[in-house]
Amino acid sequence: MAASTLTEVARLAGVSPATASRVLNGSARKPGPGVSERVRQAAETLGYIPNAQAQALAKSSSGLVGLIVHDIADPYFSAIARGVQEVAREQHKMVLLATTAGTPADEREAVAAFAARRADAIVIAGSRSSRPEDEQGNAELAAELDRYCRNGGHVGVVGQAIVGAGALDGYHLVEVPNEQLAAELAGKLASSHSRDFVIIGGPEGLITSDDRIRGFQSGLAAAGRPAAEVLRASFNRAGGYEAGLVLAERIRDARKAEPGNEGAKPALCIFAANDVMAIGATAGLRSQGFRVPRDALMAGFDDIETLRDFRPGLSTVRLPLEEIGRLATLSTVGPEVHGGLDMDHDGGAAVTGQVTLRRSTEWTP
Amino acid sequence: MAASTLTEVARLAGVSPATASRVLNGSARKPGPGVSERVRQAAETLGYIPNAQAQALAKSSSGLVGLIVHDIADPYFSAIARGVQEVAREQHKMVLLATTAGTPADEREAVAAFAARRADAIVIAGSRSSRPEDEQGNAELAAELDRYCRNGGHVGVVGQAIVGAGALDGYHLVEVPNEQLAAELAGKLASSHSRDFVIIGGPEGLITSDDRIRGFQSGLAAAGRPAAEVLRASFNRAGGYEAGLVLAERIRDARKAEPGNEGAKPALCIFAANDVMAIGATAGLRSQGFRVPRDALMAGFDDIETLRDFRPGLSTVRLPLEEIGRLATLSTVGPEVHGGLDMDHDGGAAVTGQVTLRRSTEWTP
DNA sequence: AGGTGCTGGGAAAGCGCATTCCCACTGCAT
DNA sequence: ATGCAGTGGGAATGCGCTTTCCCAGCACCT
Repeated sequence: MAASTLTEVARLAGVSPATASRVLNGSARKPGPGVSERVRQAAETLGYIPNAQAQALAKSSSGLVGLIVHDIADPYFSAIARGVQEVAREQHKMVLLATTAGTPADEREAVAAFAARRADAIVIAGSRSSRPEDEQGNAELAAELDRYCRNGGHVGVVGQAIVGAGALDGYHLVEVPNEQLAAELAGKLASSHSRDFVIIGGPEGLITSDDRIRGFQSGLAAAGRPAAEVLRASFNRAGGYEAGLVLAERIRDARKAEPGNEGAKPALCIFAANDVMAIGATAGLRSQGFRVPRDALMAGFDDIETLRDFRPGLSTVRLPLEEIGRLATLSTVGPEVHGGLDMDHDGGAAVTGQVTLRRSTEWTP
Repeated sequence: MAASTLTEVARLAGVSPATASRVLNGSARKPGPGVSERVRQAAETLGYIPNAQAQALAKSSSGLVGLIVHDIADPYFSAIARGVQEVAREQHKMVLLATTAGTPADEREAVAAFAARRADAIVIAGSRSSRPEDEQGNAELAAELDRYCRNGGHVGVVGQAIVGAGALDGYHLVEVPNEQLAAELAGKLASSHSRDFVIIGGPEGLITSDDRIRGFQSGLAAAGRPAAEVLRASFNRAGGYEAGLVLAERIRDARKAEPGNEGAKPALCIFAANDVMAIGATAGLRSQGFRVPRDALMAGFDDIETLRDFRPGLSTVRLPLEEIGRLATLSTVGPEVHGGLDMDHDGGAAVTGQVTLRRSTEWTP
């Protein structure tokens, strides 16, 4: 990694390093045109590339933004990542990626690594957990983040506030009305169907999942429906698949108990707490010979890009994922830059979603 | 970004900065247990986080690996990114992300940015272009990469060598037998179908696309079939969709010309140069009322994870994308680390794919 | 006892750059 | 002619850390 240095350029141009620095890396003071030209020429012939590390060290700002996701190959996260990347690019920053599978310990580590690199901002995209066994990990994560903020860092959080984090400025929240939207979805489904509802959720304590479940339940209640049973599984396709198998079993049993009912309306309307789980559940049902919406209705959440080509069209709640990534990143760069954005006083922002009904919840006899 | 420094820790522990450095950041020399404990204690109470920038500056190795993709939200790239991320993590490095939409100018810029950050390695995942209008851009990209390599950097390239790059060591290629696999796919399809073949390719000059097209054609030739017509579109879902519309028109015309033929076998077997194009093409056909495989057969390439839940099951060539990302990254970290891997003398590697036939190319009357 | 080889620790020199301070020089008013 | 602000450039310092070099102390040998 031995590239030519500013000093070498300066020497070749016959000027001092200070002058070379001034002309090459935008300073307030502009040296005279003759000198500038010589320096630029020298830099060109030497193939000079400024050492960003040294620059960062000297002016203590790294031009880095850290992004924490559970899994970069998950469409939900990669959509957000795209948004983050876009803004970073606009701001002439680079994004530093960390994937953590959602474990607080890994996230703490990632934050520490970002802090070590003196990242200007950190965006946390994954859902936080409030499980008791994660309490310790969460506390440590929160402490690490607090420290990072106290040292002047900015963190953009997607969805919900960090559990246990102090009320520092430095935290910027992009609010996602998960609960409200889930309630709305439940309301719409309840108004057009008289089925039993079942919810496939992530592990208990995963906040995004819990919010959506709570919202869905309250939506059902508002429609005068009994609370839905909640199946727990991991918050990804595999979890959905397993839950799908369980539900397939259940449908089979119901059919057996009522043999005359084969052609009847599907008995179940399933709400999965995110789209990839819904997709997994659909696959699980399918593996047992059951189809959506023929044998069960299905709805998800997020409207990931994958859904565009998923059959049957999956009812879901559309979230502007890319925009969420953009906003989370923008919120960290200081209020001066985001003109006319929907930012609240904290420099946080809120997005809105949209219930989107498709064929997976339509039953035509 | 003012965190506590090594010097402060050292002072608190009553030792010299040198000693503090030795105990906190793994050095060859291990200070005595008493001193170590004091230093560690001091670091703990101060919440010391080493400044990675300064470390990088001092030992000129940044612990960064740069990753260049066209679009992080594309399943192909995000799968590779996952592999890169995994290895980076194992090696205690961090991933620096850049998305470029495939334009050589952007990629040059990304390489320069990585070089500025003194990234230990750069992984280029996107396909290179050999179009005449990109020639200038490619040359500049190659120059930038050459310079990076000459300065001691390592670059891992997925798929095909960089056009115009020097024969420096520092380049490590993960070979993907696109051509051969496409030929194999063509052979299998030709042996079971007597349809006309059509190819949906990316823009002319996109090397991955061209390789696959060439391979498919030669596979057809080997099976005694005439060369397939090639439709050009952008190398993503949108491109596939457009091509799908064009082909729908064509099918419609053919049907009109031969009215009695409605229930006949589909006239076309379509090979799209990657899965997302195939998905797009399927959607395009569908929008015009045509189904796969009823009205046209369809095959893709890559076997992206999305296909798992795509109906009809898409015939494709399975590529170990995550592994490709892993290998590309591993190949850059020096031969000592990868024990027992399939590496060639250059520290490059080769992967193999597998033709995977699914329902999209089955026609049952 | 005097020398030898080791050990654990500190002092100091950078790594490449930004930036503050300082100096020489200019053009102008006094 | 003398003083002044203003300008274009250089010297020097420091960002936080690693690492080489050096030194004091010790156990060991002849």
